[in-house]
Amino acid sequence: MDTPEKTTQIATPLSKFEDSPVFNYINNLSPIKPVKSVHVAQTFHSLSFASLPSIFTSPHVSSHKESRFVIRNIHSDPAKLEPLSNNGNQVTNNDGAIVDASQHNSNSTEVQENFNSGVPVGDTSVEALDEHLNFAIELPQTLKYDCGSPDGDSTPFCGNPNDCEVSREASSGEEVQFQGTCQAEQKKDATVCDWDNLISDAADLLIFNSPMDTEGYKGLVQKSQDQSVEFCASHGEIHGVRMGHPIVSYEKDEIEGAFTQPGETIRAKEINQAQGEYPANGNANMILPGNQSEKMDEVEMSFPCKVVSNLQRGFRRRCLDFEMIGARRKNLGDGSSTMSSILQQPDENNVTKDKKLVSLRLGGDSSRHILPGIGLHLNALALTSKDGKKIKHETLSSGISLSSSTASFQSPSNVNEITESLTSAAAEKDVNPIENDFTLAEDVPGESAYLVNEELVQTSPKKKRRRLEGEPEACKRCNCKKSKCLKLYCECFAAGVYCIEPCSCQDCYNKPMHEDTVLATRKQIESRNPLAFAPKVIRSSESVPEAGDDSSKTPASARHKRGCNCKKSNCLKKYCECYQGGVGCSINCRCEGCKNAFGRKDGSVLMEDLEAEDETEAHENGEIDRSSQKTEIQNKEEQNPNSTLPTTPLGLCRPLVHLSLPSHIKPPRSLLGIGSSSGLYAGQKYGKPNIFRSQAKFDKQSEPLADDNMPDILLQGSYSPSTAIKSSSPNSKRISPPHSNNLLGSSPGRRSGRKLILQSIPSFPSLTPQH
DNA sequence: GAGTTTGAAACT
DNA sequence: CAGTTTCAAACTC
Repeated sequence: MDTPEKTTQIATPLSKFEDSPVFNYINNLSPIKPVKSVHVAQTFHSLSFASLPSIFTSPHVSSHKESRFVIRNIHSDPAKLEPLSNNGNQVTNNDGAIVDASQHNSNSTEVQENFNSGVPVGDTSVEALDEHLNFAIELPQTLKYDCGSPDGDSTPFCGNPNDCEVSREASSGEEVQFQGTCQAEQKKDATVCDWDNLISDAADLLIFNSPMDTEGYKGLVQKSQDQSVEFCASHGEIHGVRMGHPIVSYEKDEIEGAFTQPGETIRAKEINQAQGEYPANGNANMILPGNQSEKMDEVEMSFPCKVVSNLQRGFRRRCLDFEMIGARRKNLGDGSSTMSSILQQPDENNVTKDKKLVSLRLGGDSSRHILPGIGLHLNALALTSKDGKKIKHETLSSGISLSSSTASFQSPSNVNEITESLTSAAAEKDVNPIENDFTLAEDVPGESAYLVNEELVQTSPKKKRRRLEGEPEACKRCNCKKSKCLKLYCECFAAGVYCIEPCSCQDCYNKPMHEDTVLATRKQIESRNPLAFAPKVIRSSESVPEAGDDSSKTPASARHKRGCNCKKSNCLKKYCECYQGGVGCSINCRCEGCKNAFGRKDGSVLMEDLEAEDETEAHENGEIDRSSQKTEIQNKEEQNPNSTLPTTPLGLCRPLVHLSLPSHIKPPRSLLGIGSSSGLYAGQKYGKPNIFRSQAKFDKQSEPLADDNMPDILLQGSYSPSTAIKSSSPNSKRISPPHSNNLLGSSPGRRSGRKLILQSIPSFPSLTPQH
């Protein structure tokens, strides 16, 4: 139902990307074609809590960074490929890589290889059933993703011994990546890494819901989403898979080339074989050309699905279908997803499917329903939280709750471990909106995952808003009284999710019961504004450039879609959508007296307190002292001991939000966990990437801005896409806005900003090949 | 919890 | 497209 809308929404963003050379490049690379896109889409939705908005925007996400994802997708594709295989030639045409995978195992598409590379060779995966193989593959990737500390054991994730092995190996692979040496063989290390990875992954998941994320940090996000989906499909087994997804995506993003090693190729082949075995999946193959990342997810998902019973498959497909629809549409239009395709109205069939999906899902939970399109995530999450395990099975299709789902599937012990790992990861990494969730999980070790989700969902009305602030969007609850929750005033509706019990809305029509009405209303709104349901905060192409660097991080440029129009809040309160989204104001903003801590309209970032005061004056006078803004931020950051990342609000890194935001100022929802805004995610995303990648890589242009602490953050921010964006870092603003020039002149950041943009695009393509 | 403020969304 | 109204979140008390 919604899916069509999503597609449209997504499409628009995608179109941009599509136009970009990078996008084209990715498309070419990815074997996955739009065919299965649906599955993927769902996964994304389900996974991303915050992402909901992102979901809408997802198209953006997919855009650049997708290349890596694409790889993954390829990887996954094989599993799903059946359909692809069927399509065979067509696929190849669109995506050479994919085709290879499906048709030519030996060839094991290049892309796939890349995916697999991360994994220590299909070792375990190969041994395992084809399905297992698929999972194994994914797992390794996931592990790779976060090379972080190997605290956790991969085992918990693994539903099957085989999987566990795989995950371990995969973890090793991750370590390798981080270390720079690809020694997949180190299983022990891998285990450690696995935990870290898991954690990171979890964090990522939490953080990145939006498709957008997938690109940059997308990997993370996608992983999360994918994971959720996977879990839904398969229970215990899936765990490993999920983790794998995130990792995989990560690898793609950051490591991409690194892992493409012989082993990888093998896996790809294996995968292909497996696919052949599981032709039933066929449908799963849907991969949106536009969203390669999604494709990746789908593919991965498909694997689990295969493993799972046919019924499960059905669920997955349904889930996927939502997004898939968009993909299909894209496919229909062209092999490549284009705006037009997205914009195209959803096929009735698709729509019906979506509806069906919804209804099915709903059957599981009466309370929450996910709108077909965008909002699936939230609802799904909610469902999972409440119903807990039950929901999982039923809602699995939705793939909603990441943690929860995982927990349910996994053994209790595993769950705890996972949750812990996640939490730890979140803490370490920066924080994503998700962190909150993780923390909750920590509180309840046993059922952490469920609890976490539940908490988010179930919070009392009072908590609602607070949660919203700190919590992921999934927690959203509206309080509409006159809009019937059928207007964008309604956060739930705007997020593409049905209202749920916690909502205090009156005369609410945003419920499954009124699905038709909801859909019709959405269409109307979209007709007026195709991007109405798109994420308000979108990553700019800027992130792309970074991708070239290979750091997933890049980000940078998250911006509010339309910009704010603040008059009195100085963009320092949540009234400001930019601030709420954790992104700096941009040229598009028409705000007055902008003091957005994440980045002023002028482009100035926080310089320093000293200047800030003066700036405030100056700002009032002239409006802008970029430096002054920066100073504010910095001050805040400084205040936070933790704030290693003082600068960026988004927090590039962990401390992100909190740190970035002034003590007195609460971090915007998005920052906290909402992932809805892509920007936030980006920031979070970056966080990991940042960590991984040496900030130093990039020029320290930003340094001047940062003080002692700031420099790090700034550096990260400037370098990392996310940071750059949120963090007021000069770079981000500089880049995007024309004002940047001034800034540039003043601060070193400008280079980074511009470079990022320019580099990103070109680099992107290069990256895949390079690694 | 009630009331106010704010700015986006919707309307004209 | 601009101005106004409506709306609900964010905020304050």
